[in-house]
Amino acid sequence: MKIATYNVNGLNARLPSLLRWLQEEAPDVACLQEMKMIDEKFPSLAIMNAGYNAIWHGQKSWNGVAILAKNNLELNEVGRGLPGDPEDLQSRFIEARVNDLLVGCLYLPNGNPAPGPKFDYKLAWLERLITKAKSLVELETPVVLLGDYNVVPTDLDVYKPERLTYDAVFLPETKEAYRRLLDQGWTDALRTLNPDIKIYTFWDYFRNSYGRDAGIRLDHLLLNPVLAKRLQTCGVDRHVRGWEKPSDHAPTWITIED
DNA sequence: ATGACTTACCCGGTAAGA
Repeated sequence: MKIATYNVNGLNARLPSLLRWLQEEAPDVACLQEMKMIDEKFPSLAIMNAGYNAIWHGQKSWNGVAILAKNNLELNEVGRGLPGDPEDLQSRFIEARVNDLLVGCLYLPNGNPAPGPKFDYKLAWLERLITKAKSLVELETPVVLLGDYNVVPTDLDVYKPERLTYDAVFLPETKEAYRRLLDQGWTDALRTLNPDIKIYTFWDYFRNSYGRDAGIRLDHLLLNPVLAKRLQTCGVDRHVRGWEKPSDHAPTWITIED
């Protein structure tokens, strides 16, 4: 089974690329972030015609997450919205059961500029995620928490670490909170299978970043111990970043033993 | 540290992304 995450940066603008990618790479499960559209605008017909069922949690202009699963799989929503703050109306989390697999799709706040209220919101959101994740990590059910974490975990995850010194994705508080999340027992799939190499999932639109391979790793798939035992392979569909009108993120995926 | 692109909004300048 192939499980992917893809920050589309606007699903309206990205629908042709998404459909092409689904056709060519055929993930069994695809989690989307930054759809930037209200629920009523979700292209459910095109997704269905591509062979996928879907659940989605949209919002006007910003954010928005969805879980797609091939139509031979059972897809049932478990919940939407991250618990812990009833005032938080941003659409950044959706959770589903795909057959026996529990899937949490997330779009963590970027947090820039830091310091400031946006960074405070990011750190608070991370703490809420840590609380949520604690209830999932030790389940006997396989669980994957995946999406755009807006966290660059280490120097190995950025083309030039000094360029991120003041960036919310790389500040010590951000990395420390992410480390506490991993320490619950989650496996960072891409880093575990590739302990020593630079891997990027995002290339800025500015300054020909993709052409220079000036990337960073922001999109992660975290597996609980039950699922980590079944991890087989992983990859980043970097070539998708080179298509016409690309998202600034590339699809990132794992395969697991059935 | 910012913003050389890109998107969405409401209709061309602003806000947001990372």
